Amino acid sequence: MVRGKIQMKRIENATSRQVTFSKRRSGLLKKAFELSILCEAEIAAIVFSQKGRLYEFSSSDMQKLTERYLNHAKGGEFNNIAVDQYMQQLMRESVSMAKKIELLDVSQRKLLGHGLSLCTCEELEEIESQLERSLCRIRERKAQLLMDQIKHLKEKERLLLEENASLRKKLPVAQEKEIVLNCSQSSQGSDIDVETELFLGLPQMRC
Amino acid sequence: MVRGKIQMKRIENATSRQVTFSKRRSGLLKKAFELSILCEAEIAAIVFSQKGRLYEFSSSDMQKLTERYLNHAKGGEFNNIAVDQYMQQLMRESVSMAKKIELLDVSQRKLLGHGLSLCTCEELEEIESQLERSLCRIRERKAQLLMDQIKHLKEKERLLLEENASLRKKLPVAQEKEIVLNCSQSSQGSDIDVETELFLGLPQMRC
DNA sequence: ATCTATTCATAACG
DNA sequence: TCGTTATGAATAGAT
Repeated sequence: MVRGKIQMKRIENATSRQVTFSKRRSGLLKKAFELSILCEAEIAAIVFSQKGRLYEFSSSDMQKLTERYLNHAKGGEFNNIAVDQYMQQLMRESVSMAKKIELLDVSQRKLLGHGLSLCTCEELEEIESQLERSLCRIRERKAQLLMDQIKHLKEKERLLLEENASLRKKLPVAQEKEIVLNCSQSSQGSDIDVETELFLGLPQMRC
Repeated sequence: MVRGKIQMKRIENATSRQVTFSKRRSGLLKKAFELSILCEAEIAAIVFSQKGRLYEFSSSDMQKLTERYLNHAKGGEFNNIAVDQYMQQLMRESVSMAKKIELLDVSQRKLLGHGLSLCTCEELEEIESQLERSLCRIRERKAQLLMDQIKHLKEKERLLLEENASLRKKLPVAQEKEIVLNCSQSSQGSDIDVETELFLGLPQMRC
């Protein structure tokens, strides 16, 4: 097959399919336009690309044309029905969401300890135990976070100590004594906080 | 103008307009068909002749296609502007309610102690103190309810005692002694539980 | 996007 | 409506 003729089946190559789509689409819409002019026909052409983009031509109002088509093809006015159904759907969803919000709001208020005046004693007990369970979870999680933090800090400490040790080894012997002294001084401010000072007075006053 | 090219305007000669309509119409529908096959596009073409006859092509269900078209084009033009605005209003409300539900859901989950893994330590503290406040309120309310119940029972008791007293007065003197005995026996099971028995052993074991 | 070689569509006519 | 044919239009493939 030389340049020109192609088989009438889906073009497999995505790029050439896209190119062909673009060319033939404009050709189609142009033909539709020409036909509507030359022969005074009413024409609608609707094209959705694979990706869902819309291209259209209509010789007059598209709505009117599709309505006319549907009237011609069937008995009734499908458009209005479709819009109506869509709207009713929206309204149903609206109502159900409003209900859901109401429920969530009430239960939220109860969990926050408001609006309890209508609760029975049993309900109160139920909420109480739920809150206790929640507190447990919260505290567990908090403890977990703190433990993680501690673990992280300890790891950091270990690394720093190792680094210090290796640095100290690399130093000339002459300076070693001085450095060791500095090191032990600086460690007083760190989280290895050992009591090393003498202090007179009440413990609270010390800081 | 030799054979071929024509001006792009209404063909005045009715016969040749009819001929051209017939030819070009089939050409248009064919092109629509080819485009739908080659590029997997969804295409609808509707042609009304001057005399009102309908010719059409659609790559799939025409109703679905026109519906899709109407949904797609809903950015602008519904016949009924009021309906359109109302629908848009509904949709806005829908979106905002959905957001509200989302927020409530998240906060609810946190209050129930779920989905905590994304909370910072500060957030956890915040929730914890909120839960503690809630528990306080719940317990206050529970205490209140219990107190009310107790008050109510005491009142009932008082009324019954009064009634008993007045009934006793109305009785003939002959039966009085017996009745008084019955009365004092039955009162042993009531909530005025006075120590009247001798008991040997540890207090806890008594019941 | 722009350029051709080809195929396709169709105007005019029978 | 159908067939034929000369011609212009559309477009596949390449750049």
